Amino acid sequence: MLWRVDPRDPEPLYAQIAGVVRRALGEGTLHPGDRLPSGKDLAKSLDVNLHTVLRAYQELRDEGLIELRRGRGAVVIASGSGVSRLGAMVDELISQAERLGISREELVRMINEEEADA
Amino acid sequence: MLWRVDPRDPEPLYAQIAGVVRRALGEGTLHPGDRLPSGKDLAKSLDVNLHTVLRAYQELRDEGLIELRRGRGAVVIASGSGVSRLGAMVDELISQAERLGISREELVRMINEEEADA
DNA sequence: ACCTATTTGTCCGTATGTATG
DNA sequence: CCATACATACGGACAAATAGG
Repeated sequence: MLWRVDPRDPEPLYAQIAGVVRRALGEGTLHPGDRLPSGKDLAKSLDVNLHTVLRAYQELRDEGLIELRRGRGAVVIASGSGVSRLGAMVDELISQAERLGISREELVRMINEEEADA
Repeated sequence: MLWRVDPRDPEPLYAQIAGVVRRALGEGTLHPGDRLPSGKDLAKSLDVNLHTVLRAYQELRDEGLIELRRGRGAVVIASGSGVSRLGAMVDELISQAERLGISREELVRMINEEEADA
């Protein structure tokens, strides 16, 4: 897997780990359906704690890049610029709007009123 | 503060904590500018670990409900900030969609077809 | 300018729970 | 039933930012 992280880098380790996975997705060395190493294995190979890896994985899951399930591991569900990521963003947007008491009609209006290059 | 969580509830403790804060915001017992108890204090009063409280706070921060800064604590964000954050999310979404060659009409359809609960 | 206390951020380790295969 | 793998929670340690004296 030859991934590396640097403990002296001011960027947090979990962010570095998420970064190398994102890069692998972008470069095409990871494809939809591929399984990422188990947290335990990757932690050992990077010489970091299991939690640090799992935190990185959860970040990637929140971004809609991987699916994370107990007993199964982490599976790539989209490329870095995929449509399912857009779906995740739509979900987040809707949740946020609901928290603010903003209806979908208003949300749609916001989108349509946004300038093309904005 | 009289907040309570239940360790036997299947809902994770950090989610319960985030929930009671959200409810306090919704009920108007917390207002923009108000400072939440420090993680240490709330952890003690709820009889949970400090990290559990901080995880709840970070979730609320990710939702745009509070601002979280070292040394200062957790402060309820002004409602206007929440809306402007929503605007930023809309911009991101539009950019991402354009990158994928997805039209705004299609974006709007995605939003309207999303399940109501999210 | 300095020092100290406070508070969140990260990381480690351990234990236990839960879903999957 | 058993092994694997993520999820949650606890605890401890140290770092970094902030606030106040």
